[in-house]
Amino acid sequence: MTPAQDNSTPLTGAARIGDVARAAGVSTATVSRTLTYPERVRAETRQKVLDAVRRLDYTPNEAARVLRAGASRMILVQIPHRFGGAFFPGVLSGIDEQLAKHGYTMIMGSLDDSENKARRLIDLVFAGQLDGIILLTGHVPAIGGRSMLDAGIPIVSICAELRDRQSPSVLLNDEDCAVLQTQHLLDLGHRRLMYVAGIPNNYNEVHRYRGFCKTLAKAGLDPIEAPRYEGDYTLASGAAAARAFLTLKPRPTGIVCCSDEMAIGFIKVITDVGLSCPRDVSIVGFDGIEFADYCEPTLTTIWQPRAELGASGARLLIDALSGKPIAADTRIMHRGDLRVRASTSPIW
Amino acid sequence: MTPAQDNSTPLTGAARIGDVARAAGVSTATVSRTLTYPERVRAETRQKVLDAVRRLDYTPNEAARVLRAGASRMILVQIPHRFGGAFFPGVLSGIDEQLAKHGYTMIMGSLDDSENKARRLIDLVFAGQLDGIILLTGHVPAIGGRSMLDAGIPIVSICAELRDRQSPSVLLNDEDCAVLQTQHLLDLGHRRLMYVAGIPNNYNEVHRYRGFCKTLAKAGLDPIEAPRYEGDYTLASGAAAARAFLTLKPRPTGIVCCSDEMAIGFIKVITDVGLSCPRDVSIVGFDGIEFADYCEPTLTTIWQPRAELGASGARLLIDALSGKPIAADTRIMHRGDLRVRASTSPIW
DNA sequence: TTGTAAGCGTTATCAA
DNA sequence: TTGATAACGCTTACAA
Repeated sequence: MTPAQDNSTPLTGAARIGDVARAAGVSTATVSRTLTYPERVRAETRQKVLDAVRRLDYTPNEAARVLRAGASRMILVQIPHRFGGAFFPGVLSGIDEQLAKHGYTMIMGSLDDSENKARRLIDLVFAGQLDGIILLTGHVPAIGGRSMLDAGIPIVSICAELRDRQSPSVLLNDEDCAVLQTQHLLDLGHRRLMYVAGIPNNYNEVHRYRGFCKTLAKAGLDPIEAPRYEGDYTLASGAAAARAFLTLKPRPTGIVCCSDEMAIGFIKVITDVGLSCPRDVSIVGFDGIEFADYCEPTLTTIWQPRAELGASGARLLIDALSGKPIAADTRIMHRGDLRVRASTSPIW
Repeated sequence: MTPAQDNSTPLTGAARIGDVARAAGVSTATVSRTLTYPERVRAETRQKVLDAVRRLDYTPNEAARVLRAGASRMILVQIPHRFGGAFFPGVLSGIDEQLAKHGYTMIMGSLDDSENKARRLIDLVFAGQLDGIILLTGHVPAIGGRSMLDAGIPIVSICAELRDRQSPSVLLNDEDCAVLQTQHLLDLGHRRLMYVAGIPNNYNEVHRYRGFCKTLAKAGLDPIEAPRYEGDYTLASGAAAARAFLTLKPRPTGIVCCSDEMAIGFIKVITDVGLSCPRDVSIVGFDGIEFADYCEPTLTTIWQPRAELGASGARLLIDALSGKPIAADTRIMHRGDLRVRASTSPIW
């Protein structure tokens, strides 16, 4: 008998539970118990097992565990294309941190919108390989009539609401935030406002536009007369909005944007043609991305608690997975703040 | 016998392979074959099976498949903290698109650096739940002496090289790119240059600084005399670099930055104190992020083929997983281009 | 071409 | 407290 008796490990690959059992002189059941419910095993036995585990560098096979336990501890996080943008990474960090803390792993969906990927993800969902879904978009993948929603696993939405169905959601008070944006410009004396929208029919979009219109109406202005440009949150669409703006007569003096990127793209274009922000045009962004503090001028914007939005969504899902009853109409609201910087000023 | 005979599906959850077999009047083996090797089954039988599959909405259980087949088709992509930045999402898109095309799913590591998460990921790797690893960072998670590198699954690095070990890598010609940056400033007549570094000892960093020094030396300038500020790629560290710059006498007139974010942060600070870019200082960035075209002034920078870098890395890994022999010293080089914009100009 | 049956590695039930 | 053993749902020799 050699001092170092590693011979119990088969040459082919990693140690299995049987190897550990043999090395520790116990049954596989005891090994499993030691690892899952240490308190149900006598301290002495436990020590033997743990020693063997360490000696053999044993890690339980996850597939077998999932198969037997019926839970994978994997969560799908479905994000829109806007991923490239500066907003979502913050939300994802919040989600990821919470999930990791509770032993879950995140799988990201929809970096692009390829059918391949959607199909694979739907398969994984129906294959029982995913325990839950977090949606950061109202658009839910469905192929051949099979929608992720029908897999019967818990779903939580963040910054979005499903169209046809209810699901617990974490939301920003978008409407109030748009009121803050709009009122800020009105307070500075602006009367001709323009609205640079995000993607139409988005949850965010609908609520923000409502806030914009409401605030104008309250000030005795007709929202219908306020020019509205349909952007898609990107720098490029903000630039396009600005080019549309330049053709308007008379030109608005205050711009409400649905993302910081659009605001920055907007500023770039008007600056290039010799206009000045905020001298000629005041602009309010939305999101509070880091660049907002580094562009010229710095951006007045609505700051969103990105990590918090993600974290509460993740916690909600984890609760649901732990069997806690979560009503489908649960709504957790977070608040955005107006942060006044240099891109807005009183009208001349 | 009712026309719609769904009774074969048990009340408890989803259909299993046995249900399909029963519904189609064949054995489970035939169902499995039909799904995996359709050509090995008689067309007529195949049709019966596929009909049953559709009728029962059957999706094979992934855990069972993984357990049996020994491959999960899941890939871990390990990214640095710099994730929040604008550079990585482009690389990730490239990776994700390729992986999806080949039926692989991406799991993202290290959004933050929590020990929880690292532990879970290392477990998954050793638990055989991950088929391969793509590293976008030289830093490989290891806890308690157990490193991901030792799990015996294929690893590919992108924009990085491992410290202690070789692995196939996809790289940018960083040194050449730094030469382009530096030479561009020299060509414009700048003689006092400053170098704003990324995180020290990074693969990128080492090569870029080498290119910087080499180019100065070739022009008869002493690299040692060029101020060097150690940043971390972020906007904030670019701003800090600028504050350091402001204390220098005489001040450099040309700045070589290792990221666009740092360049933009730098410009912000010097603009705020009344200096002008490029009139007083010329600045070259690195990465070619989208914001580089929207800041003021637009940024002269090195454009990196982000999606391509990701895609080749993914393809390399997929090849390795398909059993293709990939030498550990494989190096796939991509080229960055100098894109001249408005942040650099001839010295007065 | 199809069916039978033996695993894949774990966990949970039941008995000892 | 521990051990034997039957699942979990699928794939794949091997046999028919």
